Amino acid sequence: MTDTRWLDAEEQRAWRAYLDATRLMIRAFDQQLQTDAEVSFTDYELLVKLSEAPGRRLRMRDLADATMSTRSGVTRAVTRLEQLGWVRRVECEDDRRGTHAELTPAGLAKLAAAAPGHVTAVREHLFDQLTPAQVDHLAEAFGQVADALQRPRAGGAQPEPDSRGDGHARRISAARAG
Amino acid sequence: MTDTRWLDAEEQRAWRAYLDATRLMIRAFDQQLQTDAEVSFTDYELLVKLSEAPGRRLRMRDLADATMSTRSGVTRAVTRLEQLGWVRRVECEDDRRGTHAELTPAGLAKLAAAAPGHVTAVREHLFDQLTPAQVDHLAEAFGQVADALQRPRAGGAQPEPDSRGDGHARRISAARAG
DNA sequence: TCCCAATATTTGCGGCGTCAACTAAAGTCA
DNA sequence: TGACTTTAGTTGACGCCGCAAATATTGGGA
Repeated sequence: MTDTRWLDAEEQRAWRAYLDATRLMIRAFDQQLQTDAEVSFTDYELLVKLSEAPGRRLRMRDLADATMSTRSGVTRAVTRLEQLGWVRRVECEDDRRGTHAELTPAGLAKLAAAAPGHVTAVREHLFDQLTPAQVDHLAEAFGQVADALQRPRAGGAQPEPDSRGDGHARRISAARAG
Repeated sequence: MTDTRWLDAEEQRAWRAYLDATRLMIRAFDQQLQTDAEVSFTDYELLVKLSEAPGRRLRMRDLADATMSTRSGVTRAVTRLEQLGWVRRVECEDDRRGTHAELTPAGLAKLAAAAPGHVTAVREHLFDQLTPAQVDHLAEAFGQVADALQRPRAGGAQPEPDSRGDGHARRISAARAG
């Protein structure tokens, strides 16, 4: 183990600004959605992902990948949303282990009702503060960061033997493009 | 209410990349700290803020402001850390309502032990993915976003009369500079 | 000094998230 | 086909968080 490379002044500044802004934004969006539409930010995003999927349905695992969440997190979220009538579970035809989460008409209506206020808040707190060039920079930078985190790290520490070979990364990329 | 200004393609790209990267990073940092040092990310940051404060102590409210958290959140966090022996509560001399949270030597030691691994992870997942120019852009952009969120919005909706006049904004700025 | 609005902190309640363990169903291979 | 591994989804235990209400002080007039 070599000596730690500490953050320099500019990195510190970036890191703290990022963390501060993120906490403030997430809380602001959560509150806005909660008070104006009675949905949590997490649930809202889950509804968005379903609304964009073909047939407005997604397998639980794909929903987890699409929302950058965990399987258990999605299980609980879908249970919540199912009880609210905004999502329903549909068994897989070809794989008896699988379950689809499908957006109901009520769920779509809820999403349509919540979207304008949410987008307005995102614009107000984030995009109205940035120039178009800054938006480009942001997309580029975080695209790189997200990709690196989804890819089994190259010269990394000491994880499994090597690659995983299955369709995991491919599935995630497909979801992120959607 | 005017029509909603939806996000254009580039804004969508930026927004999703940001959210995805953020979720993945936060989870990665939480796991790293938890497994390597048995501290949560939140608690780690709280310890950092205390370590940087004069006398290694901060009033609860200032700790809340510094961590972009809520008062109740800080109360619970400090209770946790107090039980672990890393922080202790000290009553205010001049204001009997007030309580200081003070980092103990054990807390400082824990922080020193956890820091290298954490900084290494932050570097790996974030800064190693970015050019110095991107780091500058990021600091600038999120600095603007965080400032806007901390400032009572100018032409905003219908909040309190106008300014608040007290030392709130000043206190936050001081903390963010530290 | 007495009354009342503001501030500091805590706590009851409930939402939401993760990990690890568990069940069920595929897939693999001899 | 039978044994073993992998994958999908769920759940139990537990931790963290925030709001709103409660408690204790403070500060500012009347």
